[in-house]
Amino acid sequence: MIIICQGSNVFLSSAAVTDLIGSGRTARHFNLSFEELHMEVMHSSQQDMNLIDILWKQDIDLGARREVFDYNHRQKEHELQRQRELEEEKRQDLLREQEKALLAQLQLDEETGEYIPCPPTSAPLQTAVTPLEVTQNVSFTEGNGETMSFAECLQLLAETFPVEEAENSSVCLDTPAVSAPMMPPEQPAATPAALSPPSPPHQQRMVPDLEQAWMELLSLPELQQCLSMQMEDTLETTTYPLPNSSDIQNPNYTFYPMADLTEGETNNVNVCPAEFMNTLNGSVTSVAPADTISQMKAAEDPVLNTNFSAEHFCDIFYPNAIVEESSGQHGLEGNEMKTISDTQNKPSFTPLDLYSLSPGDAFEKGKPNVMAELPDSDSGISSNTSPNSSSPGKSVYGDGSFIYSDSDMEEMDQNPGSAESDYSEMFSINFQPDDLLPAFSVYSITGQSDQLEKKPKHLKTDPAEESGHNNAPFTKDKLKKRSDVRLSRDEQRAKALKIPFTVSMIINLPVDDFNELMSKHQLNEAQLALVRDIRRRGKNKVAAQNCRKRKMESIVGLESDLDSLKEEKERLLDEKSQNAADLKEMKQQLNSLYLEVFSQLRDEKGHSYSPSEYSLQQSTNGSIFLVPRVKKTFIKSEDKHSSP
DNA sequence: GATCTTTGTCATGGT
DNA sequence: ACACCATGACAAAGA
Repeated sequence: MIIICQGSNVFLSSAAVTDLIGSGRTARHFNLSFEELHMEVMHSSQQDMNLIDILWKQDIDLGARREVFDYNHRQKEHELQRQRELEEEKRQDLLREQEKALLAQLQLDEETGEYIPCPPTSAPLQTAVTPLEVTQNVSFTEGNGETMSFAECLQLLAETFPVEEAENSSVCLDTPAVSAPMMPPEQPAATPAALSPPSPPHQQRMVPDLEQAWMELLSLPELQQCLSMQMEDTLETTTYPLPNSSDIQNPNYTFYPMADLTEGETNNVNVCPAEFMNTLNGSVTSVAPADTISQMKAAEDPVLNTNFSAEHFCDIFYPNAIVEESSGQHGLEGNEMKTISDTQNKPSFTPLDLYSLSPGDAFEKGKPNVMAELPDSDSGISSNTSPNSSSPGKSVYGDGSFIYSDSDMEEMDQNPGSAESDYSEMFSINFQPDDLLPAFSVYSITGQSDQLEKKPKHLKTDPAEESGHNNAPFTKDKLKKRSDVRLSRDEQRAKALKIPFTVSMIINLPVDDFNELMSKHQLNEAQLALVRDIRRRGKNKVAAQNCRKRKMESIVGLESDLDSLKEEKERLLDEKSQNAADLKEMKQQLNSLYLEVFSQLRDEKGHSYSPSEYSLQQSTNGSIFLVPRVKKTFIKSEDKHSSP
């Protein structure tokens, strides 16, 4: 109930009236005439309107769009959304039909219960497709006909393959030459699955087959090439090409494994296979026994050192899976977090490895030494010297020995021809700051789930986009440009001061982990100040976004309240007019009844009483008296004269 | 060029 | 005391 007090006046708001009505009482119970009630309702509505209008204006000042409050606008949006849902449904129906068609080409193996290809499978194209179809024999029959997410398919693949392998199913990928090199890098050199008892057998059998099926599934030439190269690597060295200690100690060595991704397909070789393997491991992990996982972690398997990147890679190809896992594996997150922080100080995983996940580093492979000091030089379009690197004034940022003030950055920002614009554009295309988060999401973070869920949609980078020549996607990202610029500023600052963590980490790590991270690295004053600034800004940015969101929701809520109040008012007005009509009718009936009673009254002589001279009055005990009107008016007039 | 919108940031107060 | 959050106010950039 809302009661608005103004001076000595007390107004019941419409809601208050609603409460009164809702409680079964009417205005008559409160000695309120309808007119009075109406006036108050009108008045209070006006009050509400004024208040809401003030709020409205405030929020319009703050950027709230008027159409947000427009009911018609929202209705249109709702219809659009429904249309989209219909389209999605149609699409899924189509997919289901395709699945049925696929199944029709398969034959049910009565022994294994698996679907195997029909006998005439001579066409090479068919054989290439067969493993995929076979591996999905379960997944296509499950899920109630719903199309399954890629992560679910993978999980089913993982669950399906060990059985097939154990039974020597004819449909399994019968390429030992493939299986051996496909072994995860953490396994002993060239150890066939049957010869490596210490490793989890589940994983050993599954991964190679999964991998190939996955390769078929994706049919990505890059991935295939990537895999084949890894096979060669593994056959030759039988070790995963992790950076060795000499590489790390080499100042020219770049700790940016992902950097190769942007430099052409062939460069994927250095990174893709291992992470691909880990990607598969990641999917296996989701179905592997928990103790297996813990054993893997406890053994400090080399793969742990690459899990970080691997998950990132996994995230690229399994955005949904990561989202699901991130929501469903909180128990693991803590372990991961500790694992990461533990591994940070290990020789094979220097702090710079973490930093390597920062977007700018993807372009720094060519000049690893210089880049850390030239935050703007990674254009992503050309490998030539960046505009910034040609600017002597900018190179001083790499000093790392002075305080990097905001004004410095503003100076940089205000130079339209400077590298900042290139930098921001580059970020729009390749350096989505959100791209950092998937990698980060592996070992964090609670409380930022909404942010994390938004990430995967930015992960699919068009090859044309990556080339930096496509303008269309860039225009799509224009809205994000500013945030990119801002993040890139922080990235630049962090880079300039050689801060060994990503901005995402700085912002999103829980305070304990953040402090632990800080304590593990010897940061100077400037670095500490910058890190805390970045964290404060990042958190405040999110807070501001939440605040605005809440404000909008509150405005929308108030608007709906207003709508319902208006409806209530309409209803009350209708009820009021109805009651007035009823009252009028009752009065007429009462009058006619009164006259009828009067007409039947007779005095001692049998004469009727005149209604103008007499009236009927009821006493408190229920008896009725016939009172002469003259006397009554006389008394009343006497009262009137005496009362003042 | 004026105006509006969006977004990031700072200051401040509350928890 | 400190970290975090919420929010008003302001500024910058884009539409």
